Amino acid sequence: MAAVTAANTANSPLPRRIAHLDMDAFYASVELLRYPQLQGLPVVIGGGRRDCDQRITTEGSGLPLHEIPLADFPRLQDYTGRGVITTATYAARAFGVGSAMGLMKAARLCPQAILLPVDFDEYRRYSRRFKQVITDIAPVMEDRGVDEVYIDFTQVAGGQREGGRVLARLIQKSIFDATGLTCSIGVAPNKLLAKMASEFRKPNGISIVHEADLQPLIWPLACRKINGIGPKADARLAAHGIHTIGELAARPRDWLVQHFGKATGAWLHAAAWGRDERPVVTESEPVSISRETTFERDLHAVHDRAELGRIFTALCEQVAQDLQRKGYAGRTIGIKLRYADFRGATRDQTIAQATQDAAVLRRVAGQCLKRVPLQQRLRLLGVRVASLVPVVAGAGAQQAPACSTEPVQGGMLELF
DNA sequence: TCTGGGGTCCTTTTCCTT
DNA sequence: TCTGAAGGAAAAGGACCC
Repeated sequence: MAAVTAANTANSPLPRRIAHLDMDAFYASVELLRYPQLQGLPVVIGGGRRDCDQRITTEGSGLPLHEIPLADFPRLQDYTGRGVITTATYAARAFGVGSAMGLMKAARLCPQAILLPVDFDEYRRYSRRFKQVITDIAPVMEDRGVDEVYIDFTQVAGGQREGGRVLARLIQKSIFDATGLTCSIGVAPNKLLAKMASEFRKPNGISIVHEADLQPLIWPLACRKINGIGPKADARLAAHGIHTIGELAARPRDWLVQHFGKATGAWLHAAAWGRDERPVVTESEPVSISRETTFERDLHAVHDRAELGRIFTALCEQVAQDLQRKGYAGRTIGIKLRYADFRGATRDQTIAQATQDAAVLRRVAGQCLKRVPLQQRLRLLGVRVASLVPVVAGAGAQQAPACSTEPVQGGMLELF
């Protein structure tokens, strides 16, 4: 998201106190509120496709959700098809089942686990509720996804008391009273340290970090704990014998720049020394809007042309609807695909006038598709629109005139 | 029987213009 | 007219995050 406004407290006479709040096992906790009878049982949430798309329903039985008998819940062992686990309860994790694991593998490890479909609408409802609670207390809040936020405590009444602990406690209690959900909060001089601090005590914990805590609390941690260092960067650092943040801090800035590039090297050095001036950004505009789907089985551009065409058209229509609903049009239209062997490719093309029209997206995305090798079977196809501009409601998006008469359906044959 | 979907941001490459 | 350098925009890929 591109920042449009920022609450900058750099010139404040008060010391900066930034909180990072992370909801505890968010999806699983929301599901357990709905189905308290699953408390303590191995439950995985995931799939999101076909077999497990059917939400447990009370239709027919007339029972309230919390009285649905355990025998009526689908089990992992009954699942067939593709999909991964989005999250798992602690009881399920005890079997070695975890996020991002394939459902088939998970079924072998814990066949009796209950499988629930992902219900993003419900999680978003809870997300709005807990964020409303926060902004009622501390208005400078940055949205970092469905279950995470940064909050600038600096100017909030009580935000400086006990380094932020008093306000953190108030927010934690208010969220629990309003939603029944717990969260963990870290408060520190900046976002980088606050994010790490929120991991210290989970679940339902509060951690306060000051600048003086850098050496004893932060430096012993693995580099991977820095938000932005993933598996690749971690491996590169390890190759140089750098495993902890302290070891990273010990390397001269110039050495890091020399080995990791100007921007990354400087950032690594600053991060290791706990320096981060990024403001808490309260509003932002999307950079891109996309839709993608993994097929039930791998599809071939020639043999499965009709099916692929239907999916492709549907993706363009979904993106167009998303654009219209959110009030954006875009100039850069692209496709993404993943081959059966999991290699990927992207192509995009920028057009003269921003559009939110499905037929235009379909035509330009189709041209992108022509530029990519299609001998191998595909497992995923996606459509993306970037270079977004806001569209005033009612004004209508600018559309390429040449395409407005082109039917959305039926153009597939020429694509392959 | 591995490996989702929706994003952001950064780096490198390529292409076009001056 | 040709060539090369420089710079910017677009394209492609990849890392990372939730």
